[in-house]
Amino acid sequence: MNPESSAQRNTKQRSAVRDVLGETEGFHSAQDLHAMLRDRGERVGLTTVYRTLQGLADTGEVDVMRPPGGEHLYRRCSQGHHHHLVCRSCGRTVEVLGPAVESWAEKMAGQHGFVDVSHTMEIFGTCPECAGKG
Amino acid sequence: MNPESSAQRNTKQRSAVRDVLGETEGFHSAQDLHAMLRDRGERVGLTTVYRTLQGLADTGEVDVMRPPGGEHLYRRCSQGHHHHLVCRSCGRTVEVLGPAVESWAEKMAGQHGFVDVSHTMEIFGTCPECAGKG
DNA sequence: TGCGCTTTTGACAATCATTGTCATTATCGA
DNA sequence: TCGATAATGACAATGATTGTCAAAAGCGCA
Repeated sequence: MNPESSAQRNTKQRSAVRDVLGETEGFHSAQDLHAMLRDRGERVGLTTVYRTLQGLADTGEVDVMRPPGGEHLYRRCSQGHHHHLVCRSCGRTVEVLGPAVESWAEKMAGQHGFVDVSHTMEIFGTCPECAGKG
Repeated sequence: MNPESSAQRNTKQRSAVRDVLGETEGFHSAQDLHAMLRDRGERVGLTTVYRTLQGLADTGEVDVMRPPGGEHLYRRCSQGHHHHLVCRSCGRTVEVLGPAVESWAEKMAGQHGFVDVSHTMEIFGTCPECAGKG
């Protein structure tokens, strides 16, 4: 009932999830992370992993990407708003900033009277490595 | 085996799906479209609707959007590349062109040596109507 | 126009990520 | 330390999408 309290408790499971995210590169699915945790000997339920990730996504601590493939992918990213350039072959990811895009989106929305604006954007391509091997 | 032949046959089911898409506004899920078709008296299987939509999406005849909600949404749009400004309350959609965004995405990808680049972008907000009612 | 090869269809089952449930457990403030 | 309450986790449920495969069209060709 008290929307301000947001009584987030510090549990070892939550820390565990945060840790794995901090120590891995690139995007991983919830199921991936769950497997990694089990490999580490951490005993965390899959349901908890999902909920923890949702929570972290809500607070902006992790980024979520929903690629055409299907599963949601999570990654610990720099805090500010940014976008991702993803290699569709090897999955390598580069964070890119696009102030121009941000303001463009805002302007477009504004022109049509839309408020409370957010946007999503992903760029897909083939990275130099993979293109070379191709 | 022959990638050029693309022997697309003209079936009444395919036309039916195309027709509904042509006569409705906004985005609709595959299940929506399936229901509409049944209401019209067209007898089209759900599986077929899915496959037809995929085909149309491949040829660029329809646009696909994958909102956080879950279902894929399909819409008959103008042919060229464009993006969507979607009201998250009523679903109203505005097509927006963003040459700046296109070139920005290309440039970013180029800077990192990525090739064969594509991107996705959606803008979400609350439209004037819904904001007024709020 | 009729024939046959091939694609397409469609009912149904299967898949699979994600969410709901709820009794048990752990956390945090007093 | 204690008690209220949020968090956990095993499991079931959900629900969209995809796979399957026999039956039914389309299309090219004679």
